[in-house]
Amino acid sequence: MKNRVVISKQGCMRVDVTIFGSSHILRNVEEEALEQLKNGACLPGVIACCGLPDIHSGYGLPIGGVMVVDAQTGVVSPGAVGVDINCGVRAASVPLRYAEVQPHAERLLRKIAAVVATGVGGKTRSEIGKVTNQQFRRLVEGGVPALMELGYATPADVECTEERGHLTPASLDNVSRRAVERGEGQIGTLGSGNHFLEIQRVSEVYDAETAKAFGLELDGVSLMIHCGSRGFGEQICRDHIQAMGKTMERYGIHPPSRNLASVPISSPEGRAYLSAMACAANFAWVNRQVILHEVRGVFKRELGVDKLDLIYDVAHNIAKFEMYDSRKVLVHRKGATRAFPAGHPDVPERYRATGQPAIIPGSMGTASFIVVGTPATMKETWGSVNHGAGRVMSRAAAVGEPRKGRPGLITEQQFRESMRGIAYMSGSGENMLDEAPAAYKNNVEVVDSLAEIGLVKKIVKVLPLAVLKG
DNA sequence: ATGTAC
Repeated sequence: MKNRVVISKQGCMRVDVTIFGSSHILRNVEEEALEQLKNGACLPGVIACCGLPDIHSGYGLPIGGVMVVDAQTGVVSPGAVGVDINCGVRAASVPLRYAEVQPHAERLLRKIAAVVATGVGGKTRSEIGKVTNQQFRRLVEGGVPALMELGYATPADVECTEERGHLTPASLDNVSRRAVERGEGQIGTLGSGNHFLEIQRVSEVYDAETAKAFGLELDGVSLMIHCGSRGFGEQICRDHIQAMGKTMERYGIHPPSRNLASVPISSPEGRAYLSAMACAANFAWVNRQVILHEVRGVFKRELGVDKLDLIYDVAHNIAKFEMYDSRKVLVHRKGATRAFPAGHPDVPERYRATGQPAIIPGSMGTASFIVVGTPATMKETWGSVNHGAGRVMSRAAAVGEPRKGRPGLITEQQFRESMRGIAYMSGSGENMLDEAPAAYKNNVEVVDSLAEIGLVKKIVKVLPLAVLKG
């Protein structure tokens, strides 16, 4: 079969595993990522496990992995969601032409960096950072609708966010004090690693009608924000993996890797994780919404533009209950983006005829895509597409390990050349070599490997004008 | 991803 490989059941695997990608991508899949995917196929109640073309090794399940379990008989696994719960991307349209924004790219970038904190441990610069304990609880339990009451979101923002920016049942009672302490000052912060905020030029339109429905046209301008739940989500993930590690044997669950700690979905520990995960998911949606709110302020002050419409906000590290042929399942998406096609009842009204916009960012300096899923996407990948380009080398390999006298594979010069013509800034002051385009796969090849077999329909390609890195 | 090692 074109652009996919099937690994038949073996050992403890309960289902076959499929990995999607061009033959070039498939030839280069890391052994470790493959093992991790096969481990996912061993968990109780699993009914499908697949890898997307951005697959690379992660903690527990690989990044670019989808693990589907039966909602009645299956388990929930924090390692199959990821450390950064509801890491995700939102895209907005800017009502200006590329030529009108380009001369201001540097200045916009500086102004945005002044209001959006970046880097590990970054603390909020938004007024929202001063929320009381009670308001924090309301925000993480209520998500973007609760944030709307504070004036940081519009009804359209709510409508254009996956799950309307509000996952249930979210109770802070299932969240440790430590997680709250870490999260309190981090609403409206970008974080680090591959997180970014980017102003982009629409460089190619594949489907003008759908692009128009998304508020985009050739040589128009878009904005993308990629970040997650910061220390709050990380702490929640760790807390619950630890709790599950102690109790999963009681349920007779012995995952092939401790990093895939899991418990029955309906067990007290499973319900507690899903509730805490919902808090982290809501935190991340609120986080991205606050950042968009702050960026709207910058565009208003600097260019007199006050209408940056949210196109859509997708989660790419999350577990969700969904229906497939009247069967209720829990879909773990780790570095995988939901891409429900036209007609799906969970797609907001305004996108019911086009399909939900799915956002696939590239590495810094390279193309990102907005795509839609198809009926085949529902059947083959459980409504999922890749979440980005995917790494081709570890951060350590890119930067090198001076202590061991090992040089990095990416040079400063190579990095600068790959960023020519793009305004960029690192919030954390790092050299960003580990984020260089050459440390990632070619996003065009990655997306095309799904497009060629009808699992995505490309709508637009965008190129960076200005990038704020975490 | 991450107060970059509980």
